[in-house]
Amino acid sequence: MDGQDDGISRWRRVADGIRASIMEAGVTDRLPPETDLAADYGVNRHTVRRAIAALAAEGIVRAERGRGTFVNPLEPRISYPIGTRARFSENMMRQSLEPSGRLVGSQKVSADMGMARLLGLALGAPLHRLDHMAVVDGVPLSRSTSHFSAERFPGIIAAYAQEGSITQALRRCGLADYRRRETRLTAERVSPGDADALSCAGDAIVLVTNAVDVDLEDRPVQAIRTRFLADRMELVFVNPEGA
Amino acid sequence: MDGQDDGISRWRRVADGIRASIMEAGVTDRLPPETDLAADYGVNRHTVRRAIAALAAEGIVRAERGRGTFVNPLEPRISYPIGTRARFSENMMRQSLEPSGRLVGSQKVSADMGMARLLGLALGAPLHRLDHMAVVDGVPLSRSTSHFSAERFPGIIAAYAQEGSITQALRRCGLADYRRRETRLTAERVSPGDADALSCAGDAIVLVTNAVDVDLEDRPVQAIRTRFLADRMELVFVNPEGA
DNA sequence: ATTAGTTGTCTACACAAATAGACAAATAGG
DNA sequence: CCTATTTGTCTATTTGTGTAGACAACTAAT
Repeated sequence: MDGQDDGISRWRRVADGIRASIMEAGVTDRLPPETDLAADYGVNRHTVRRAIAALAAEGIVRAERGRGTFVNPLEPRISYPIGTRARFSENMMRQSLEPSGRLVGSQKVSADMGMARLLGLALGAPLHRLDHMAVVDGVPLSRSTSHFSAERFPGIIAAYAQEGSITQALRRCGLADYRRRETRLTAERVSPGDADALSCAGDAIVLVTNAVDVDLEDRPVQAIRTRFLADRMELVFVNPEGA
Repeated sequence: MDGQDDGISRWRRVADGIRASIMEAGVTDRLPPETDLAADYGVNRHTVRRAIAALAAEGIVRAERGRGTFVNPLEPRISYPIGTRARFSENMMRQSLEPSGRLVGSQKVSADMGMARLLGLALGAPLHRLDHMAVVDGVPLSRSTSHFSAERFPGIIAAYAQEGSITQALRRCGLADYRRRETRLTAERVSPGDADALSCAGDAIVLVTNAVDVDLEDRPVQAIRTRFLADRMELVFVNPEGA
């Protein structure tokens, strides 16, 4: 197709480029005319048109015949604080957003080496695997997979299904409070299954957090892997004032 | 091309899928035969072959005629702690890695609204913009763009060019110590310019951190936006034991 | 040596992507 | 009203992607 053949069509690259200039460089009101964009990106005008059509379908721009192509006012990313207290519901409500958790699936599994180490259990220990999903104001934000000791939290699945919140479900299982010990962060392309559940594009990007929550005696409670849609989220880590 | 037309070719999606099964599901030694993969992904064998060729070019797998296709031993992601002390060089050396910073470019600019707010300066205040790049053991890891007050740190560009470290450059400008106040995190596709500088694929994913460093009197020192290559990095946030 | 299973290479064809050019339709400014 | 600019639509052509089938080359086990 071009010099570099990375399997991404030209119009998609142009669309990504224009999107980037809108997001980063902050192109606010109007895009350059199609002929100019075509010259900039070194492609045919029709290719630019297709790119713009894709962006219009995303709701990012709007083309008006005879006038030009304009950038729609974009909604800011939702902020999600990571730190000691990682409580989805509370954090969302603080931003006057309506959170809701949804059970997607559950399974009884046994601990492999990684899980056993993370949760401080024996190899092969029985676990509850809980797949859930976070929706804010009707918009899917993230998919998570939690692992709990089945011996310590036998009723966790049912409790979550009713409460729609990990914090509340753990409280019903007798755990008053917990804190986050560690969060590891990276980013990937969304998996096909997650793309389906989150109703996003198949090539969307997710922020992946692998974390461990512990009780007040520092015993592991859950290992949780969450995939946040990067274009709808922003993770924030704030250091305390006088540290 | 397929049901959903997102401008990503089929072999690229298959390649991404196989890469994901290697990374996540942990397919260690051998891939299923091409005919099986073709059936799994619902594509022709030739399409799978092209996907495998791309993965082979990335160095992830290696095909051997008559035997099969095998997964190459993969190097683990480099861990980068985010927290109060965000010092690239020190953090890398703690993992016995050889860090080095490189000046990519610099510019005198004036503060727009966002920068003025972040740095606590007046609108239009003179700034030094410093574009740099972090390389560890010869592998490019990240690109950063820093903004400093030109009045407070007039010699920062030259100092960085010589030292190759922000911490050292600030010390030469009379700042003994600083800390990170806030880190905001998201993820995007790499920009064409960064892809070129980091010598990575054009469709790679970067972890983006927007952060503000402050001196010991909590006055802003630099606003820094860093793009980490997600497949070479992992950001880690650890909470202190007794918090 | 034979056989089954696997990757490598070739040809051919259908279809999508990208280019090229021309012109219509709407807008804005003099 | 006229003109320049800009988006929308049409046709045609070339190049790339994916599918299909066949066969060669190599490996490992029987």
